[in-house]
Amino acid sequence: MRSPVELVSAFRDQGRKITPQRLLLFQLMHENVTHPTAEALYAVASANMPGISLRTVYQTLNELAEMGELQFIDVGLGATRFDPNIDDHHHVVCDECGEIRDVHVEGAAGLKPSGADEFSVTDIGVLFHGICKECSVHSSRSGVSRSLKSPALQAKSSK
Amino acid sequence: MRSPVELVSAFRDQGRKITPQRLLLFQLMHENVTHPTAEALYAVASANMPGISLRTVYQTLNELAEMGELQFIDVGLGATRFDPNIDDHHHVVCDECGEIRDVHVEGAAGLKPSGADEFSVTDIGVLFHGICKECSVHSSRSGVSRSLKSPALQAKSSK
DNA sequence: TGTTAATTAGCATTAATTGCAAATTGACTC
DNA sequence: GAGTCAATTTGCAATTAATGCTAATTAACA
Repeated sequence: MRSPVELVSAFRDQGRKITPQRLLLFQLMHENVTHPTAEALYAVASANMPGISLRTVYQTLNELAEMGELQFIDVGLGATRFDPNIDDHHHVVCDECGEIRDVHVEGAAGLKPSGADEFSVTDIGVLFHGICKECSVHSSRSGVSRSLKSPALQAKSSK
Repeated sequence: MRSPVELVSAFRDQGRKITPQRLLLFQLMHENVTHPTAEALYAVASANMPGISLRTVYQTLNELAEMGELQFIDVGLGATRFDPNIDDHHHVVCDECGEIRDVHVEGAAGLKPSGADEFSVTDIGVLFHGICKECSVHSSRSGVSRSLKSPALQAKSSK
C-alpha cells in the first residue's frame, strides 16, 4: 500500500474525496504488519477518532482493495484479515496465538498444479501453519486454541 | 476418508453410535470430489432422507474432521468446504465458477518460509487461483463473478 | 459562498455456524 | 425381546462477519 500522501492523490485522481476518516485509516494501515481484522482496525481507529463507524472501516478497506492497495487474506478463522503488503509474499499462521506473519517463499512462483489439466493459474498462495517462536517458548497462552484446520470447532472471539 | 464400513467400526470403537443419518453422510462424503459446503451436502442428504437436519450435517462433518477423516478447506468464499481426501494434496479454485479441484503439487512439501525465524511448520497449503478449462472455453457463465480475492465484494448466493 | 455528488453513520439484513434443550433412539444388559 | 441410559437428532435462538439501504453530512469545485 502506498503512503497516505500518495493515496490522497490517488483517491482524488479517481474522483474520490479525502475525508478525515479515510486519512486516519490510510495512516493506520500504512506499513501495518499486524494483519488486522476490520473490527481490530475499527478499535484502533475509534481510539483516535471517536464516532467513526465500523461501516466506514469496511467501506474504506474495500475501496483500498479495489484499487489494489491492499490484499484480503483468509487463514480459515472467521474474519478476513487485511494486508497492506502487496508485494509477492505468503503467510505463516501460528495455530497457538493466531498471529500472521508475512514471509517470502523461495520457489513459490514456480509451483505447478498437476491433476487439473488446462487450468490457467493467475495467483498462487502458500499458507504455513505451525507454532511461532514465542508460543513454543511459553508453553500455551491466551491463544486461538485447537487446530486452525477445524474452523467449526474454533473458539470465537469473546467480544 | 475411510469407507462407510470402516467408519462404522471406527465410530463404534470410540463409543459413538451409528445412526441412519450418519450412515447416509458417510456414504455421501466417501470419495466425494465436489468439496461441498455444509448446505450443499445437506441438500443432497435431504433428497435421500427428508427431515434430516442441517444441524446434524454440521455436527457429523465436525466429528469426521475431529477424527481426522476429512479436511476443512477455506478458499475465501463465505462457506467452509469439506474434503474427504486427506492425502497430501492442494487445491485449485476457479475464480469464474468457484469450482475447487484437488491437485498434487511437486515440491510443495519442501517449501520454507523465510522471514519468520524459528517458526515450526506443521502444515503447508498451496492454493491456486485461476480459470478452469470449462470457463475459459465458454466465455463466462453462471459463476461466482468478480475476483475471489475480494470477499467483501462478492456476490452472495441468492438463496 | 453555493452546489452537488460522494461519503458517513447507523440500523436492518443476510449468511454461516454454533449453543441449547427437549424428544428420540442406538447399544448394551438381563 | 424389553429396559435403561447416554448419545444423538431436531429445531430454534443466538452469534459473528459483512453488506444493503437511506437520511444527513461534507469535500471539492465552480
